[in-house]
Amino acid sequence: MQPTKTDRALPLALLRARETVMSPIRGVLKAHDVTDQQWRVLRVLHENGVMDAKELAKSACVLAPSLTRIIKHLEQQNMLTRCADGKDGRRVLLDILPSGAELIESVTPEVQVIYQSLNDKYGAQKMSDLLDLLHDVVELR
Amino acid sequence: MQPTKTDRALPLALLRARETVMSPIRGVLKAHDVTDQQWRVLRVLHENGVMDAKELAKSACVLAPSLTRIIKHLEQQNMLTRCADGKDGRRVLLDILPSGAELIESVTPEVQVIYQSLNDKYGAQKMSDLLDLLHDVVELR
DNA sequence: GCAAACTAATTAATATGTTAACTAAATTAG
DNA sequence: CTAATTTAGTTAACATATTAATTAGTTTGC
Repeated sequence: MQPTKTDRALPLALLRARETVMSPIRGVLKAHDVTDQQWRVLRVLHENGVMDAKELAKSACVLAPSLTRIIKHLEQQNMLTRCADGKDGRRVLLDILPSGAELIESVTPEVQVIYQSLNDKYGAQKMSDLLDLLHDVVELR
Repeated sequence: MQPTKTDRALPLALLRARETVMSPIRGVLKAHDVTDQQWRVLRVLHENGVMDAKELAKSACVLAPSLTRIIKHLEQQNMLTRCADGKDGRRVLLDILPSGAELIESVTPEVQVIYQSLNDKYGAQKMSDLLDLLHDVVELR
């Protein structure tokens, strides 16, 4: 049995597309000394407010062990707070701090320029269709 | 300026979709003691025949330093060969070996079952549309 | 021809991915 | 209520991602 041609294999296609999109964004994030995982964690926290570690890990698409390290790092930079849940001693509650919000405020305009350029070149309707199709993939989980 | 909502941000959407698709496949690869990066490298080599390291890295979506280590590992397992290009002493030419091809032969049927199930649940037409849209994203590069 | 600029690959250093093992807390079975 | 099970989070170990620096070979400019 022959494997699917690599350009029609979904995992690789997703990876190649992501690499294309992330490539210019990484430059912006690097200029602000933030990795893209840290950026995802902060954005999700900024959007949702207080979350426990498990929710955050799932939403930001990082694994628990990675999140532990990322939290430690962002905590040292006063980007977020970490405290035990009073009702469930196992859980850790996380919230973004002003420094974290400021980072998002300063990085967002630069990232939006890139998104906008991508949107213009690719087409707004196609982009919307693509996002819908990607959303449906996740729904299969 | 507010950042794009995380469920409409393309990089995260691509990541979440990829995570959904790869999750069951990782189990199969793990059972055969191969990481997904090693799997990508072998598949691309199997599909294209002899390639130099740069082409291979780009096609398999791995960075050059990672590829160096992956090659070292796969070479020790006699999955591929590595030899200097006679015309250009800097280049390294890579080719898959029978052991590597056999690995692909044995893993492919199991992976195809997962792909097929995904295709059935998701819809063949939608899958085709999605792959086309992803291909167009890469074309923007 | 030869030095400067460039290119391919590797090595190094730090951060994250991935799985497994472990700890502590909470839930459930009896 | 207590023991077994489950769950959240951390730690550990190895593999990979990412960027920078390095090495070796090639090409270009003069």
